[in-house]
Parts: sequence; C-alpha cells; structure tokens
Amino acid sequence: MELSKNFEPAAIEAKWTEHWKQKKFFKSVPDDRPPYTIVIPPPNVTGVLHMGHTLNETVQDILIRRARMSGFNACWVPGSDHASIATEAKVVQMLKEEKGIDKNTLTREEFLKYAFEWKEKYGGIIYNQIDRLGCSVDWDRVTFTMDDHYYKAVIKVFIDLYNKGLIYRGARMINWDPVAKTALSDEEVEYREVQSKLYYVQYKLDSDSISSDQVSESAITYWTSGELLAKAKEIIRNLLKKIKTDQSNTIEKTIIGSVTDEGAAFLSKLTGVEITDQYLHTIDRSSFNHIINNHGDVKFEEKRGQIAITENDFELIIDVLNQPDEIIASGLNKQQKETITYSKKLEDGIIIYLEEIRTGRKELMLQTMRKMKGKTGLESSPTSRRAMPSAETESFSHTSETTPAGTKLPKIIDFAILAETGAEKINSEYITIATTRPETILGDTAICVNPTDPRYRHLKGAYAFVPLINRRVPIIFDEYVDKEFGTGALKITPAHDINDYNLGLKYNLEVVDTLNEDGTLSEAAQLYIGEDRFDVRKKIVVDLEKSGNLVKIEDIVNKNGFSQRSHAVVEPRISTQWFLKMEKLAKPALDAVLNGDIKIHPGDRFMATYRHWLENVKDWCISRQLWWGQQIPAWYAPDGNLAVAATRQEAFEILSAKYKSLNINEIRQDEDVLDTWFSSWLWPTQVFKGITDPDNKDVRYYHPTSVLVTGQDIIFFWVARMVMASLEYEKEIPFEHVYFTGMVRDHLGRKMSKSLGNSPDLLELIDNYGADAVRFGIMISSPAGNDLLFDENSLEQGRNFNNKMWNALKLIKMWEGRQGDDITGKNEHFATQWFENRLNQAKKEVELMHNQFRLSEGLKTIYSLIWDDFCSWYLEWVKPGFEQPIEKSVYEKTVYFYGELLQLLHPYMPFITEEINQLLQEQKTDLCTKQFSNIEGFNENILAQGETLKQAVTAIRDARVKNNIKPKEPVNLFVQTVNEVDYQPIIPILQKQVNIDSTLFTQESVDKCVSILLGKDKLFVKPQTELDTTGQKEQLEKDLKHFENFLASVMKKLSNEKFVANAKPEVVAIENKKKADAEEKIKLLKESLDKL
RNA sequence: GGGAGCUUAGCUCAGUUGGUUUAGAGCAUCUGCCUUACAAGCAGAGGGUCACUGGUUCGACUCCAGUAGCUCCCA
Repeated sequence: MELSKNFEPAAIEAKWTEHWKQKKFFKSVPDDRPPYTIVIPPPNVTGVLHMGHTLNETVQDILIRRARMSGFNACWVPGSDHASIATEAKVVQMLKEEKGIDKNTLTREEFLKYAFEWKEKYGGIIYNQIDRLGCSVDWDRVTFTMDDHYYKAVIKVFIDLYNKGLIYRGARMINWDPVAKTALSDEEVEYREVQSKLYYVQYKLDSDSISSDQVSESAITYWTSGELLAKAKEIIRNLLKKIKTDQSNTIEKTIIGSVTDEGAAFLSKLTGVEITDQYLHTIDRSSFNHIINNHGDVKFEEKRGQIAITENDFELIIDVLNQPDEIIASGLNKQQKETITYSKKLEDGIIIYLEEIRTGRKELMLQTMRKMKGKTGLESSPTSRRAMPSAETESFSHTSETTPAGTKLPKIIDFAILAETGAEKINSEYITIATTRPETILGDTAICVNPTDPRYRHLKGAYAFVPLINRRVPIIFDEYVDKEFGTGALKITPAHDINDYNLGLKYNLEVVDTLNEDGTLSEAAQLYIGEDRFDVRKKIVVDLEKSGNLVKIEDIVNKNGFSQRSHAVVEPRISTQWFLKMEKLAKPALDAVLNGDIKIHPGDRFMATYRHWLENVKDWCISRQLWWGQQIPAWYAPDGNLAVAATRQEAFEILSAKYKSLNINEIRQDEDVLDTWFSSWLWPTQVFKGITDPDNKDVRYYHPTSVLVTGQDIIFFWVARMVMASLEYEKEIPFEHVYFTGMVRDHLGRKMSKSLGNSPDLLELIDNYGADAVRFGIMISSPAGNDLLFDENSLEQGRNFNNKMWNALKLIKMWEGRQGDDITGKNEHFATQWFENRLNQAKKEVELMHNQFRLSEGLKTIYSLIWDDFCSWYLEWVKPGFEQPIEKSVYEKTVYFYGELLQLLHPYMPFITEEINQLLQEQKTDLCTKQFSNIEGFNENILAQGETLKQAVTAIRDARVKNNIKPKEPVNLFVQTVNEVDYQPIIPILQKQVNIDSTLFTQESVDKCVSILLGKDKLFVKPQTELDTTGQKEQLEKDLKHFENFLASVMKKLSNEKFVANAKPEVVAIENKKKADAEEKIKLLKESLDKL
C-alpha cells in the first residue's frame, strides 16, 4: 500500500464520521454500566459556532470519549435554544429584506410560521459544525427548546411556580430595548464606556420655601452622636476591609475602645450634642483573624462583648492605616513616652489623626519611620514637640477602658475625626445639577442632595422648579448622592433611572413616564412629544441655553447600557412584567455548591462569583414582548382579572367561577413570551423529558449529569438557574462537576468580535488544517478557566503533529515486510523495555491530569510522549540499519506501542488516531469504543537508565559540534563510572546513535579526549583526528564556574547554624549530598582542565 | 464605587501543602544539516533579578501585607 507524503485530513474525516454514525457508536440507552452524561450548553439555533463554542465542544468531546473508552455508558446530548430576541430580530430583518414584509402586518401565527421556516433552514448549520468537529454526540437525542415536549415543560413549570406563589406580575423598573421593543433581563444588557457630555443645569429655587436662618449657617459639618458613631464605624470598616483576607463568616466583633471624658467633651463641643453613646470601632471576624494570625503576640480578651487588644505591636496600626499621608510629629509626650502622630485623609473630607505612644520599642518605631521616609519631613525635624493639629482641627485622646487594671499598658491610640471646612459659597437663588441625559428632566420629580453636604444644608424643606415646564419639585436629602460627582445635587427621574426609581419609592415621589415604547417622548413629557429621545437631547440643550438654565457642558466618559441583541441604547423604564421570586430558589442552589455536592473547576476561582450572585439575587424578569418563544399561559377576563392555566379551556373554567356570564371567546391570552433562559434552565432535566414525564427511565439513569462544560460568563444566566431548576423538580443537583472554560481572544488579547473581524470561520479552519489540528490547537494552550489567546500558529503545530504521526506510521509500515528472527540479548531489547515503562508512566500522568480536569496538560504530556519519547528516541533506537531486517518481536512491540499511544490520544484527536490505528494493522474494534486496559506500574531504574542514555547521546552530540568532530567520523568512548551496570544495557544503542566504534570503562582520565561530565560520571570521547582544545577549555571553565557558584550557595546554607538546627534532617542530608556531589564534580573538572 | 482574579524567557503558559544539583515546556530566534519516515523535518544553542517594595522563616517563584499595571464581574 502506498501512503501519501503527508496526512490528508479531509476525506478521512468524512469517512470516519460516516462510519461512526452508521455503527451508532454514540447512541446511548440506559444499561448496566455506570452512566457518564453531558448535556451540551445549547447554542443559538440560528447562530454559528464561534471559537468559544469550539473550545467548549472540544472539551466535552474529550471528556465523553475518554469516559466511553473507560467503561462508562457515555451520553452526550446535543441541541440548541431558540434565542427569542436574536432569532426574532433576524426573522424580522429577513422578512423585510427578502420578502418586503413588515412584522406589524402579520398575525402572530403567520409570523411564527415564518420563524419556524427560518429555523428549519438555518438551524442545521450549527449541527453540521458540531459534526465536522468530530463531536461524538447522540444525534437521536437532539433537543430544541421550542420542541413540542419542551414547550409543554416550560408552560408546566410556569404554572407550577405560579401556583407556588413564586411568580408574580408587577410594575417594575426594567431594561427596555426601544428597537426590539421588549424588556431585557439585566444580563442581556452590556455596559460600554462612551464619550458623552455632562450638562450642568440650574433649577430656580422656590424662595418662599427656604427659611432664612438656615442660610446663614456656616458650612461646617455637624453630626449627631448617632451619625458620628455610624460614620466612625464605617471608616474603620473600610479601613479594615483592606486587610480582610479570608472569606469566613463576618461576625462582627468589637475590638477596641470607648470614649474618654475628654473625648466626649470634644465631641459634644463639635456636635453640640451630649455624648452618651459609647464610641466603638467595629471589625469583622475575618479581619480579626488576620490580625491574630499576623501579629502573633497580640493578646486579647473578651469582656462584656468587647475585646481589648493589649498587644504592643506597632504593625497593627500600620496595617490599618498602611499609608499615612503625613507624619505630623514625633518625640516624647508628657509622660516621657515616645509618640508618633500622623494623619490620614479619608474620603468625604474626613481626616483621621492617630497618635502612637510607644513604650520603649525604639527600634520598631525607627523602622516604621524609615518606611515613611520620603513621605514626610520627619528626618529634618525630629522634634520632641507634641503635635497639635492646627487651628481648625483639634484632637482628643483616650485610652482603652477595657484594659484590665494591672496589665501592661496597652497601645494607646489617639484620634480625632474632623470635618473639612471651607465649602463653596452658598447660592440661595438656584440649585445646579449635573446630568448626562438632559432630555429626562421633563420627568424630574425631585432633586436630591447628600444630608452631610454643607453646600445644601440650608435647603431642607425647600422646593425648586424644573426648567421649561416649571414643575415644582421638592429637594430631598439622601446618603445615596455622591458629593463628589458633578455639583453634588442630583435630579431625580423615577420613571427613567433605576436608582431614581428606588429613591422615588423611598420618598413617595411622583412618577412621570416621558417615553414611549419606541424611544420617542410621550405626552407626559409636555414638550417634544413624539420626537426621538436623542433628537430631543440636542434640542433641549439649545432651549435650556435660551432660557438661561444651562450653566456649562463638560466632556465625560460614562457607561451606557446597550442591548446585547439589538445594540440599541437601553432605557430604564417602568413596565408591567412577570417576575420570578428568586430568594427561596437561590438558597439550596448556593448550598449545593458550598457544601461540595457540585464541584467547580478550576478550583474555587469561580466560587466567589457564584456565591456573590446567589447571595445578592434579585427577582428575575421573565417576560419578553416578543412572539418567538413560549407564550405566557395567563388569561385575562375583560376586566383584567387573570387565571394561569395551560389551555384556554382550563383558564375559562377558573375564570367563569367568578364571572358567571363569561364567554370563552372573551378571554384573552397574555401576549408576551417567556425569557429564553426560562426554558434553558430546564435543560439537564427536560432533554430527558424529566418535566413532562417525571421519573421516567432516562431521567432516572442520566440525571444528575456528570459534568457541565461552559463559559464563566454565564454563571448567572444559566449555571445557577439550572441548579435551582433541578433541585426544585428532580430534587437533586443537575451535574456533579462544572468545568469553566476561558474566553477565547485573538492573539493580541482582544475579544473575538464581528466588528473587529478577528473571529475565524470554523469550517474554514477545518478545511485548512483538519478537525484534529483545530482541536489540538485550541486545546494545547487552554488551561482550565484561563483565557485562550487563539493563534493559527497553534493549529499549524497541530497539523505538524499530524504529519509527524503519519510519518511514524510510514516508517513502521516499511518494516512490516522485513521482519527477521529474534536474536537473544540484542540491544534493541533495552529500547522496548524502556518504552514500555515510559508508556505506563505517562498513562498514569495523563489519568491524574484528567481526574483534575487538566486537559490541556494531558494533551501536552501525550504530545511530548509521542513526538519526543516515541519518535525521536524510541524509533531511532530500534531503527534497523539501511535495508536491514528488524526483529519480529521488536516490530510487534512497536506496533503495539503505537496502538496504545493512538488510543491515549484518541479523545483529543479522534480522526487521525482511528485512521492510523486502522492502517497500522487490521483491527477488530474501532478505537472510539476500545476500552482502556489497566495501567501497569513502571520500573524507575529502567527509566533512569533511559534518561542517562538520552543525556549521553545529547552530550556527545553537543561535544562533537563544539569540537568540530564530524558526525560521520567514528570515535572511541571511555566511561569513568562506579556504576558500570547501569551503562551496560545502553551502550549498544549509544554507540549506534553517536557513531562510536568501541567503548571501554576506565578508572582514570584519558588523554587527547573531549571530556564530558554526565552526572557524577565522566565520558571521554576520543576522536581520530587531532583535537582543537580551545572550545573545550572554554566549556570546562564555564562548567567549573557554575559548580563553584553552586557549591558556594550550598555552603552558605550549611554554614548557617540555624539552618542545620531547624531544617528537617532529610533536607540537611540533601544539602550535604549536594555539597559532596558538587565537590566531586569540581574535582573532575579541574582534572580535565589540567590535562589540557 | 463594590467584588474577584492575573503579573514567571520575545509570545502563550506549567511550576500540586516553602528545601527537587541555583526555575520548566511549546512557539518564536540563532547555528549546522536536503542523514535512506518526516525541511510541516533533524541535531544543537542562546534567552528569566519569577512585576515592584516590605514582612514571616534557618530558607520564599511558592505564605502574608502594601504598591503599580492588566483583566473580568456587579453597580
């Protein structure tokens, strides 16, 4: 048989795909074997596979193929989801462009007919791609989220959750896509930075509403004792957050302090309020642990719920305020104790002053000062003058009252909390707000300022007028407002901003919805009615300027929400939608992951994300104003009362109980459909019909599935919700493992996107490189969870690998016809023995990596096993001379080894391995179903001999190059070693590999040779021609230098008494051995140098 | 603004409880080879203050803290 020069994937891939299908290898039905199940994360039915999918499907195929070859009943369910918004948008566009039909002229039924036609036409693209990639899915189980049974399941779940009281209908602020004219879930909105303008607009104040005495007050911040307490807690908490290291429970503990009389007097003076509250710093449990762990000599005790720290470690404060802004003073205080006083400016203009009183640990203090060098004028003014914060600041001090009497004086911390003074001039005629969306001022119903903001303190109870429409709106005070942003005054538009909406609820503000569905202004806006929001923005700026309300315009970069589907700017909008209460569902879903029932890979990198989301879960808006999807099974009587039921008839029966005279045709079904994720969260269950046919044989066998492979970006959208759905409806987790793949980027690290044109076409890649090479390329550099920088170079590497394997096949096939008798004791026997051990070792490594989902490393191991160990070493070692026969047993072993290698690689590169396996020798079974045999042990000693052989070959080749000894010139070899036995088996191969005539063992150095240090042994290579020693001398000197440096570092360790005393004995022994070895090598090298 | 993570060779990444003969791989680079499986190859080589600053320790790429830069998620 003639084999082509290079491997040609195209025909071979088609052949095997067809063969596998015909044999139904990937069809799975429940049997006695343990199941291994994967459900594909359903891609969008009308989309195409991008590189992210490709990575995903490849990972799944590797897992499922390996499981199939390891005794499992492997089942991989393919399918796709209906992607309501994306698909509907595409169908609408197609109707318009291809048929000239406007969606509005169609009935729902007509539209759906077109949509299904579209799905039939384009839905196959994605399945074809999965097929071409070699994915071993069970095509008999392909599922689509709009299949009849699936549709019913979604409806059933909706009704069930409604009856459980978890689904409700309500008016809420939602994300509105004015182009698709539908609500979007939070996850379907993408935030992007855009260049925009910040408009400063002044609103005239209603002068009657401002009391005059308030205006005259100075701008100093006043706090009530309660406010001060809260503020202090917040500051300390924020500071301590920085040193929070573990995520254990956040039980709050009081750590230090209470106010002294002196401190209380100061606070009273500052606030004008009598201080009765205890002034406490709080700290959370994890910060506390951190301090305990990192300051070993911290002593603390609990007393009346307070813990007094009595440690004397300066570091604590450094940790808390790790970078003081300024050291104000240092020196001795009245009690002749060393003190250091420094300040830290915090947000909100608050300065915290701390005074450290040291009790004799001068050195530590100096050390700390050194740290602060450059930040302070400390060194030039080491005065003993006690710092007195200047005129406008005062300080007070206190000691911890919780320190038990008689104990060593604890550290004393002085502090003062001060308000920064010097606010802007008060304007009692106008209040100026800043906004990026001036068109929304028509919906303003309040202005909000921060209650601690001195600039607006005088406006309590005041009103202002909205420009152009003169609506009188109140000025309200809420902590929510950021004093730093804009003017510190915020206009409130409850109908068009989620935060404003919440404030509206809190302060009972009027809601004025100024927008229509399509993004034009409504009648409620009073002006610009019917005009687009962006046109109005331009116009209103002009009008505000004319009316004298526009103060200034600044450039600003801010984030806008865009619809993931239509890319329109999303409008927050009040709307009546259906919601699912998440809290009760979230709890068990969180527990399942926290208690380890579901294991996330890699490690727990994504645990925090999962947890964070489930602990802060919000109700899920599940309705969408579309036609493509499951229509909400809610039916309305003419007066708006509703019933939730699967059919019109059932709904009618419920409603007619209330309305005796109701006609069945009078009731009307809700127009909206359900969010696509509301169907895909049932995926692991309903692909086995678990919802529509509970407890059926399939779902009992396959569920919970083994592993879910998906991108980390849909932890919320999908992973968490599937856990909820399975726990609710199957009473068990949906999958045991979750494997997160990274994001695929281009080789410059940019996201793949259509607009950048950096997203390659999968089928084109397969055409160019072959599916195996694509799989190889995408896997070789994608450790779990890491982003993958996709580069066609790695596909090239895959293609080269294919050719390497192809050529190895050709070589072995050449030997097939020239098998000779076995010769006992012939040298090739070492090669087969060695490779057998090496193979077992590698198999073990690969198994280990698979168990840890380290697939990329598994592939690397196999790649190097095949290329380096098998092709570069083993085949060269057993290769017979030109036109010489090969021993029969060696040939057979070689064929066997190659078969084993192919099987090991098969899950990663299924096509070429099947093909070569088939060509290697006639096979009874196909590789894809061939079961792995048990892994046998390996002999370390033989592996070590193999290593010696490899090193000797490399070293002698290197010596030849460096000393200009031609490869064709035979040399003699002398080996100086105490382990002759280890050299005996490898010498024949060594001689053959580096063209050695004869080998002798020697006890002494040999003249006129190149000497090579190999471990503790010495090799002398004696050429026939005269030796040029300059190169060799250089090399020897270099080696000598290296070992001398090494010896020095070892000696440094060994001469350290503490090391010898504290380190484990075996570690010391190792160091001693290193020393002895190094000394010996240095001796050998010196000898060699002397000879020259 | 809040949270999570990353930083090791030109590039992409390993480095498994702190001690492995003073850090490994692939790609890229350089040198020599059209050697009878493979030039999409073979044989060699060079290249790293493990981001920075401190701390803990007899000992730190590894543990801790801070700083800087980058990324993602949430708002």
